[in-house]
Amino acid sequence: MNEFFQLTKALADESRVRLLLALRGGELCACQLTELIQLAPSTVSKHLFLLKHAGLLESRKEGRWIYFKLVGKDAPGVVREAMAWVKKSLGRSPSAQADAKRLKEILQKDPAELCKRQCCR
Amino acid sequence: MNEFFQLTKALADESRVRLLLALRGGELCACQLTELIQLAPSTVSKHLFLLKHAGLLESRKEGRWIYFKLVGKDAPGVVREAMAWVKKSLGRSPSAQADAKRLKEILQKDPAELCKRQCCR
DNA sequence: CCTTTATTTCGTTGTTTGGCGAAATGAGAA
DNA sequence: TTCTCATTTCGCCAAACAACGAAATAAAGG
Repeated sequence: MNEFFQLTKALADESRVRLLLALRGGELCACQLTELIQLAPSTVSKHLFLLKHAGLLESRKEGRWIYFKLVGKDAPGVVREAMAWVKKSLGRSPSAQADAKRLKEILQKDPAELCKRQCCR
Repeated sequence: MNEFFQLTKALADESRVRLLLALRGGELCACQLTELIQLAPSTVSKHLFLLKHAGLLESRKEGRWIYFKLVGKDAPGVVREAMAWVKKSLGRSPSAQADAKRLKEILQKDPAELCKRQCCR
């Protein structure tokens, strides 16, 4: 399937767009994103996979954690425009603001503690 | 569901994006669009309904025909930006060019003849 | 009125997708 | 090495969706 439709399909799910918007402030590890989205780790992993294969995210491994971030200025135009559209349309939505607030709280917690709680949910 | 996700879902299907791009040149009636897309009239009708309710299309009735067109400059920003993104990303794709060529042929036919053929497919 | 016909609505079917939990993976830590 | 644990992969289920054909709708023509 075409690059464009990987993008539109990736953007056609609320959880995935929440993940994108959460990463506006910089990279986050999978467990932080899972804590934010409040879905099973395997589900969040799948969402991140789809976003990555749509060209919207990159990931990097550091120790036991995997960090995700939005792709940079070197990304194809179609991707950057998609991201700009998302940010402009939903960046200040109530949902995005609530997530931003919640994310602040998450970032103050010890990441190790955060991830430990997830495996026993 | 949110206005934004009605848009992304509407754009997440190839047939619907083909319909959008076909309407760049101006309004077309449902049977012309059906002839272009080569799907059952009921299927095309549903696609047009979804595009309309996403805010991307308007329709107008004239006699027995219903004409569809892209919404104008008075449309919300989120819609106009979506449309601009689609046009820029796919407007010159091979698929869009093939459809444009085919559309030219369709426009040369008598619309009444065109529609008659569809009911007996 | 009755017929024709362009379009929509409805019900069904097969496919895709989002969600989960369990098992696999793989990289530190012990 | 073995253990721990963050993440992914796999298999499953339920909901959503794209497609169709048949029936309903609505407007024009006879």
